[in-house]
Amino acid sequence: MHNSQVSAETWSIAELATEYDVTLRTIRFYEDRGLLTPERRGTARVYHPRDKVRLGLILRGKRLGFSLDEIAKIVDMYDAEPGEEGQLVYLLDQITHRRAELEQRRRDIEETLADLSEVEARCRADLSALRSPLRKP
Amino acid sequence: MHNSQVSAETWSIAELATEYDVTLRTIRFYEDRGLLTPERRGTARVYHPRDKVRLGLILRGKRLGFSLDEIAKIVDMYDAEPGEEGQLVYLLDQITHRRAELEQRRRDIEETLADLSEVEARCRADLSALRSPLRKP
DNA sequence: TTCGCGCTTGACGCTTACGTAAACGTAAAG
DNA sequence: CTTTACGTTTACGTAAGCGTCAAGCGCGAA
Repeated sequence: MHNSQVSAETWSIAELATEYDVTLRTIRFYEDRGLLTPERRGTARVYHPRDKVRLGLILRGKRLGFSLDEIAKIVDMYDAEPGEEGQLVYLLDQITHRRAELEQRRRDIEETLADLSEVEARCRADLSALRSPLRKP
Repeated sequence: MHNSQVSAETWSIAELATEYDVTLRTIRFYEDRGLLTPERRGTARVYHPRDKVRLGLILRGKRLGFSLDEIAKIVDMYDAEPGEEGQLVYLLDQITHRRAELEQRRRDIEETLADLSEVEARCRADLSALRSPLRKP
């Protein structure tokens, strides 16, 4: 092994890329958009647990179909400092919004899954009709 | 009213746009990509129930974060003709794929909703701490 | 006939989310 | 010293998904 002693705490860009199956370009792009802020050791990027968690959240957001701008807002909610009352109220408002969106998506998924089951059933029926000896109508 | 007698069966582009809250441009764009194929009465587009259903499916697919190309494949599954055995097997395979994707998304949503609840709780706690008479630590 | 309304077809523009070189630094290994 | 591995920035390219004119057609009302 070539870095077994401190690697429990930090990662290189390539390590993160491998682990999450994204390209280096992608990770750097997220940094460009302010979604990640790794430490710099010289010119190289060093990622801490916080960064790793954020990358995970970003990718989950992507799978959910959110834009990077939206993801930025969501992810920033996670490690927001307590802040003042106005901030907190705003945050709660955002949470309500996101929840509504997500619940709409969940409904969409349920419906689509149901539809798929229907199509599948039709499909299997057609198949067995094809395979069993045909009788003309 | 100006077309109250046959409108139960067909719609104009504007009617569909209003009903689904999309622009005319969007609907025409979907046609361009082969996702919709309305009848033509002269030069005007006339949408039948089938088209309307497809538009609904397209928009649901979009909310789920699928690309138009993917949506095209999915939607075409719905009204695929029985077809030959190879086709049917392919279709069943696609269904398996989509189902896996959707179930991953559903898990993502569940996790995110759980996370949101956590953040919300923290938020409310901070708020009530701010509002109740402060005691210094 | 002329008006306006709704619809049509281009065609160019824009943003998002990266891909894809090009060209260079740095550090360990052979 | 040279190679190899791994990293860096800069910058142009591109596919998707429309927005936004521009210019024109058809049709019923005035």
